[in-house]
Amino acid sequence: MENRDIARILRETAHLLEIDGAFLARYRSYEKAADLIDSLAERIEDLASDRARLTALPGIGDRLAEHLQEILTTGDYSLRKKLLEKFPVTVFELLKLQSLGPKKIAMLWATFQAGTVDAVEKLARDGKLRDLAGFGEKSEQNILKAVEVFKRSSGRYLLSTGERMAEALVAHIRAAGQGVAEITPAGSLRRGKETIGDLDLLLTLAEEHTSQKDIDAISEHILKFPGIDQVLARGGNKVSFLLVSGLQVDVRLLEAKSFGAALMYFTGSKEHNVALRGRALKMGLTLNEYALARLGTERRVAGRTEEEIYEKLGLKYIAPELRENCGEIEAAESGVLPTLIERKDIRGDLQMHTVASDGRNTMEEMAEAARELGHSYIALTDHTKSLTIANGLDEKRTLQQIAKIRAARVPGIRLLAGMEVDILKDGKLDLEDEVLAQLDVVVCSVHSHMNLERTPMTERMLAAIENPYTQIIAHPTGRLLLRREGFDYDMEKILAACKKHGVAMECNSFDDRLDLRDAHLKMAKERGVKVVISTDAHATSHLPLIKYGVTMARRGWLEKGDVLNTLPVDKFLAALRPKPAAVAKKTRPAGEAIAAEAAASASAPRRKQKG
DNA sequence: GCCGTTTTCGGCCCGACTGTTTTCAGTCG
Repeated sequence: MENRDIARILRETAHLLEIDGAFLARYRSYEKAADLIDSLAERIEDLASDRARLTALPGIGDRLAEHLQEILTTGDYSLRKKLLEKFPVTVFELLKLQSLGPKKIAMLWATFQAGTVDAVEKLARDGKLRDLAGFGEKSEQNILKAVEVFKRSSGRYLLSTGERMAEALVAHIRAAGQGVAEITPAGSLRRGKETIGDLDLLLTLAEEHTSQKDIDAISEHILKFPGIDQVLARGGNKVSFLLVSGLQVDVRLLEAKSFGAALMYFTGSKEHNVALRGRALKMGLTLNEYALARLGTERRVAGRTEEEIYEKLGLKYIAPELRENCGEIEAAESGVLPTLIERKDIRGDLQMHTVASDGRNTMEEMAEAARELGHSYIALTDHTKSLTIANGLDEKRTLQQIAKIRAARVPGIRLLAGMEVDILKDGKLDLEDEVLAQLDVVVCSVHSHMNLERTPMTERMLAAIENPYTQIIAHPTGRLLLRREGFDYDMEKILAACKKHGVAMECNSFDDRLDLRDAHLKMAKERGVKVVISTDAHATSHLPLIKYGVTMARRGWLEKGDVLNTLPVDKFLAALRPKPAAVAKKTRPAGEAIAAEAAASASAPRRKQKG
């Protein structure tokens, strides 16, 4: 059992307890345990036999250790089961509705036995909710709006969810033995789309293992995958099933000679395929999931690999991330496809949090983990004071943090002093200029007043970009995938301002943000705005998420040269927007002592660092 | 439910906004 599965069970318990009216601290302890387990590098399953090691974890006491051991042996545990006798599992869906929280959900259940989105929607439509204490006509309208958002986004899954599931399935199918020749995910997962609707896996059998008996055996093996909820189809070409999560999986059995054609067909996009088939027809060819062939004679021209099909169509190979029929075929024809950025091009990570604000690890732990990933520099960017919930830093603490970063010594990696500075409602930044001037990297982002109208939101962002200290705008649209739309503002104006002032846009790699999105990244590139790919990690275990940022950047047609953190650290710092020198020299009277201390630490002898 | 003491129990990241009330509960981040 994986940590995230355990975390999910604990988080669900916390929700149920909350709905059940448990006091805050009790359900918070389950949430905290879930957060901890989610961010843990080591597997709970490996610790479980040792009770002392479990209870040594912060936030895990005797009771939770007991729960964990029960979960690991039975897959569930009594507390959650008991709560699920009181409430239907569907209440978790209701929690996803904006404006509905545990208290109101409890009331809906107690009053109407309404525990599903559909039931609540009907009550709102019929005007039955307005008479409940704490509800009114406006609440009904808000609920209906939330239901609409919910229905639009349900049935889709984060790219990371799809990838994890695909990896598990591939490993399971490979374990079937030597009969399996190739097994590859296709579909929107292979194209790196931010969310996926279902999972397509393509499978070929080794030549000596293609009898009906072999096919039956592999199908049987596939259906032993744990977590299958319902088998939808099982034939000679395809095995389809639903996972417990609701995700549909199609495994397609193919002949090796058709693997390339099928991979292309099932990778899509549909629009890309349609355009390719049209192109084939004009060349006297026909393209389907089995082969590229001569029109009429059906003589095969290509099919074993994607590369040979593109070649026979007179095209350079098109990376899956670009296959959206958004100009990639024309570019492949004229040989001007971008050389897409790759994970190995990334040399640093420019947004992460530490225990100073709401991160779970120290700066040294983050640095060591980043170095293990191959980074040669990182910026430590904790939150600023207006984000009180995250224990944001004020000017004084920021100066102390800068001094601490400059004094830190982690061999093989350079630590840059940064902050994720809040952009306030009026576009002002959440730290004094004198303090901003001392940072190596000023990352700015919005965490409040997210529902401003388009005009004031645009003005706010423009004000932030015009601030001479702003260097990077982080998670620029604030969207949360499957949960919250991005801010409403004029992206054209914002990008124009970024270009004018030399401000870089972040491509946030966190799997439920992926912000900027692919289309906006392409816009940024076309307008000459530089991009920084960062994780926004709140724990060392989040640092590998950088790969999703790279995937998004590839979907945005970005090349190495478009992304600042592909540069070595000195060139990276030189490429950032220069901060005003005049103010940087000033010392703020109030913070003088600390500033002096910070300066002293900065000039102290340091171990030679790679960079 | 966990933690750290005050070693037997009290405190637990908290402020803003919304829609409901007419002073506040619930939701959100």
